[in-house]
Amino acid sequence: MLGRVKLLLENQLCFEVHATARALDGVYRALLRDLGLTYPQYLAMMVLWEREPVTVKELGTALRLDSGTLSPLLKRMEAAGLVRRERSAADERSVLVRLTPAGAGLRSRAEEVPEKIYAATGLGLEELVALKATLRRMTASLDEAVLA
Amino acid sequence: MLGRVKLLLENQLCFEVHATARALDGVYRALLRDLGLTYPQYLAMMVLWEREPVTVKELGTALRLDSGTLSPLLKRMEAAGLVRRERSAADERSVLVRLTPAGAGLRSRAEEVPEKIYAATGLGLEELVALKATLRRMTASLDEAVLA
DNA sequence: GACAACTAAATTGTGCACAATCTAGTTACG
DNA sequence: CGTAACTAGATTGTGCACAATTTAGTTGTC
Repeated sequence: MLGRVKLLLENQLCFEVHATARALDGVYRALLRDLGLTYPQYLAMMVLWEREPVTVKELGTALRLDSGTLSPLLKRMEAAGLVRRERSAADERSVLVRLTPAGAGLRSRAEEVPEKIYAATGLGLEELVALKATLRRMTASLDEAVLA
Repeated sequence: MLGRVKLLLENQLCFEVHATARALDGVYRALLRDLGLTYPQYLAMMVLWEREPVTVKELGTALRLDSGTLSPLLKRMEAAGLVRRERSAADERSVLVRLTPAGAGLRSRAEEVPEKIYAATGLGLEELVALKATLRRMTASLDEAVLA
């Protein structure tokens, strides 16, 4: 029956999403090793290379991560000399994250990463656009479902 | 230029894949709480409900996880009374994982999960099929890339 | 039969990810 | 004002995920 077909497909999809996420992680891991960055750290750096300073809250919104993940992550990045953190003078609850010169300098070395990732996916531009759109729609739907 | 367009799209895709994976995780987390299972544990149970016993190695192949992840995961599941583990008599290097009656009994309660997930994705059947195919192709390409 | 090469799990150490809780600072309302 | 409600981060505890190493068992070759 149709029901059973649906369920099998759903299961395979979920395996597939996780397999893809881990495969992507593996490629990033290999590419970022030389830079001394993990994939989540690289994502954080991409936000910082774009605009700076950002609060932990803003970073969390951009990356969909909470302080329980970001606090230790940023501490490791601070220990590595990539960023520094300071309380906002305007609102002492907030912590502003800034790049150090070393962190800013890493940008040029990281510039080749996206193209390599793009090549590794083996997808064409239109496929990438379509995939992104589908995932975005699905994510929005999943977010809605988890609230209800 | 085209190059820059590619890079932006690649970046957005990577954020998107991670956002999707976490959103999916969130829905599973909510659905599986009553069953006392995490999402990875649920995936392991799905394999076991299908065929049993399986070795840790076979489970790792099916789930794309290594013993460093599976050993503690299976210990927690054993502590929860869902599975038991025993050395294979035929090959003493292997550990066979079997369901306990409690673990087997959980299946009926878990049967409604896939349909709820399917509904939560908000995707139609054809979309799901297409998405799965794209992800599978991309994952294979990524796996290939990480070796080179 | 002995020894090298291989395989399966487990272990150790590092780094996410999130729930729950805590502290400190801010805002709103009476 | 002054206190209640809210917000930002940090902390604690649990559970993946993987690299690297270790231990135990198996297989292949001479």
